[in-house]
Amino acid sequence: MPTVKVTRDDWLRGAQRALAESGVSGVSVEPIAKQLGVTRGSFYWYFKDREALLVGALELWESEETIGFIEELAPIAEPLARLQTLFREALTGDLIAGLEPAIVAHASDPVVRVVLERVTTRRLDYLTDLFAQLGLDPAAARRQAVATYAAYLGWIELRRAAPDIAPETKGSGPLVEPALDHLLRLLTP
Amino acid sequence: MPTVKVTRDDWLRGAQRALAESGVSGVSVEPIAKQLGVTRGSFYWYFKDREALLVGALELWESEETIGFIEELAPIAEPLARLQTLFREALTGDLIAGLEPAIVAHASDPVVRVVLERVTTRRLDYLTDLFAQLGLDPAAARRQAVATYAAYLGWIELRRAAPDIAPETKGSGPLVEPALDHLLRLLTP
DNA sequence: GCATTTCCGTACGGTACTGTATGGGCTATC
DNA sequence: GATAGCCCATACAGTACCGTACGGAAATGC
Repeated sequence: MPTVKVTRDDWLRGAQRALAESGVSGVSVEPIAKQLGVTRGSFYWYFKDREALLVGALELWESEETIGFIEELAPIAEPLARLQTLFREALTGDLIAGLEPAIVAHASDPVVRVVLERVTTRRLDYLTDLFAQLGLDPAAARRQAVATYAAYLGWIELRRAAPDIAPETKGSGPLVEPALDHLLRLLTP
Repeated sequence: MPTVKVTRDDWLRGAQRALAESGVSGVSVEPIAKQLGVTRGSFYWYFKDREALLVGALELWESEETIGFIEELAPIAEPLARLQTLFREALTGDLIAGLEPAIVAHASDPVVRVVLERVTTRRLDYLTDLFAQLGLDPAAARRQAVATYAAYLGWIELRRAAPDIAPETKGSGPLVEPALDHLLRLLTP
């Protein structure tokens, strides 16, 4: 029996799962330990306390989110194509189904707030810049970015909260393509 | 000292506040009792257990949401005007700042799910009907409704999660009017 | 003005989680 | 094959919440 070791990353992934399913207060050590098949002795070896786990999980999400978000699009030259693939990737990806809605919902938590504001700022700036490259003046580009980002947020919320009610948002269903086309036509100037 | 009594409705409002701030697991009896200035003895007079409080708070939200949502718009004859005032009301209203995002975020909770699916179904149906009245064929109306509702959801999420990052979503700020106009132009066919 | 209903305080046992202290098994290394 | 460092189990307070049982004050009906 190899008795595979539990790593620090395992704890962070477990915390993200718990965060996606049960929110901030669901990130508790004992249940995650049980799910990982160890006791809390392992946890307190890697982390100082429960808050350190939450911060680690959020910052892991932040880094992966921004790295996979922006750097993957760099090779695409055309701004319009960049916007379209950006949206397709963002709206059909897996994103640990529900992590982001859970984070947004707990914006009142001081730990969550600081990470979420960094991510939101970065994304809105990126979108604003993109729409400016498409010819919109700065104010219009900014408003377009806000509207577009709102549509993105709501889309993944809808997909998580009621996939059966709005099957158009399901990542793999047959309805998703025309619905995505429709949304993209609304959002591209 | 009149020592005002605590009503069942007070408990439901307190539960909604707690739900908006801390999610489902934040709806706990003892803290709400402290905030109301009574002990848990009052609670167990009105409610069977904690879950009954959660269900009551959700159903109160559902009824107020649908009543104030649809019936207020009935007197407006023009579909386009109905859509526009609907959106302005929904996006600038107070909505117990954050109740809805919190509910959406906890869609995995079985108690939340049933209420949320009812509300989502009703709203999407209403929007689909509205766009059909504006001349769109059934499939296009449905897609337009999904896109529009996603924009609504994301807008209020954004407004709650990062009002300082996206001041365009603040209900009273000077930036909200042009941003809303922009969004409405994108979403009206 | 008495009895009844309404509403709330108090006290109890139980559960689930937190953080700490401590010790011991495993693995690598030489 | 002894040693050092890594990883985890166990045991022990301490906290916060739940649900129940019971009792009493305060309003209300007649």
